[in-house]
Amino acid sequence: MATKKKVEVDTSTEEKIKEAARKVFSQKGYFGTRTRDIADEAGINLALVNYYFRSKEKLFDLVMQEKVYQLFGTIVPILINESLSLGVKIEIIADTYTDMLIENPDLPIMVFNELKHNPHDFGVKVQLMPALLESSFFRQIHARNKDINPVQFLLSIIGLIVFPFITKPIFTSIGGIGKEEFYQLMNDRKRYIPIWVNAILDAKI
Amino acid sequence: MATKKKVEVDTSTEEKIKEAARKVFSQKGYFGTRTRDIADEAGINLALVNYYFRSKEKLFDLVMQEKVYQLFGTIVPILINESLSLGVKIEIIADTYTDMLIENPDLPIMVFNELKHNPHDFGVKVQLMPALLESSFFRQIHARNKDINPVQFLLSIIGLIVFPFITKPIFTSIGGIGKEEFYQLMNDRKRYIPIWVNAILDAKI
DNA sequence: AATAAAATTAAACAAATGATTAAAATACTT
DNA sequence: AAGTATTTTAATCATTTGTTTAATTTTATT
Repeated sequence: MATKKKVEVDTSTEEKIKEAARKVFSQKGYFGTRTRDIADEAGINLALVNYYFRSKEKLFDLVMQEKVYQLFGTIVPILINESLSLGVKIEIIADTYTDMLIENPDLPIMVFNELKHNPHDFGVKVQLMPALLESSFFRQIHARNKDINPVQFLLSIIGLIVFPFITKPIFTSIGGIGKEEFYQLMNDRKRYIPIWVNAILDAKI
Repeated sequence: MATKKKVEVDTSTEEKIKEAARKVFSQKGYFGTRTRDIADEAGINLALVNYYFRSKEKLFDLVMQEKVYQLFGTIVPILINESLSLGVKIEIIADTYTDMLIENPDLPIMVFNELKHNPHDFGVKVQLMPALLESSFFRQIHARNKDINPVQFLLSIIGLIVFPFITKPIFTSIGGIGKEEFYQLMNDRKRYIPIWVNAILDAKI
């Protein structure tokens, strides 16, 4: 227990570049980002980007892999959890996912946009769909309401949580609503979403 | 009535460039698009892009203005319509908006993404928010359920419709679901959404 | 048909950009 | 301390890219 804790932030050049890349790629996208932007943001020499990561594309793939995991890896484990009830899952997802998105508001746009342009699949293919289709989540939905397509329902709950963050630019930079106000709206939403989602689940089709 | 109909497609060079720009900018975004891509797609000489539109940016702004109008201009008139009931508005929006998105699946990602990066506001500012805040739609929601924040509700209904299209790349290129299957899902959704939205409206908070 | 205006083309330019190189500085090993 | 490997730097390269230019072709006007 006397061992030095590993909690110190990694200040290595490699990590500085990665951190800068996360920020700049998220803000400007792959094509909107110049390697010089990353170097400047990291406060290091331009050549070090290629020295540590070979190419802009390799670095991007690395960051993207992280982002994809951040966006999907958070919910999937909850959905496929065998011991949580459907109601609890909905509560947890609405709560933790909203919190994560408040911390990373431009994560969804970034991932969905780059996922569309880029030919790489960032490992989403193998993990995602098969795991979900046979998940307890899908079984729970079917048990609760046989008339609802689990895919449709999943789109709905995730959409209710994520979509507002995709529209954020409209609120903040364009609409008269500031950042604080927006995050307040999102915080309120955490409480409403489980109610709405349950209303959807119980709606007679 | 004998007058030649004005329905012929505009085959002018200017229009060919605009059409190509619509396509390429939508697919690859502003920074991912090279003027040469547009020229090639239009089948015209590179210099003509600048000849007709001065600069890549001017052309993009033009296209973007259209896209923004296509994305928002379709719903706003319905929402602020004074003679339609709330129920009818919901039906119409779910139906026509889904149809429009099936025709233009990558419109939402394109607009939200570029709206975030670009400093221009494409005229969204002036028209959108003020018109909505005092719209009959907001009044109708309040009349139906005093406990629901109209902004939250608007985010929900639009999110339920639009969000799936933002996730489309996951379904098609990554998930095992093909285009036909996806559009079938979206078509089904048109019927469900009014039901779900009404369930949300009637949910006790 | 002659002339002016508009449209189109091929070539080129300047700036930007991803990447590399070779030298210098720093850290590590023995 | 000497020698080796690693890291960092400044400069440079080769392409790419948005834009311009000047010449040519096409269209419109008189």
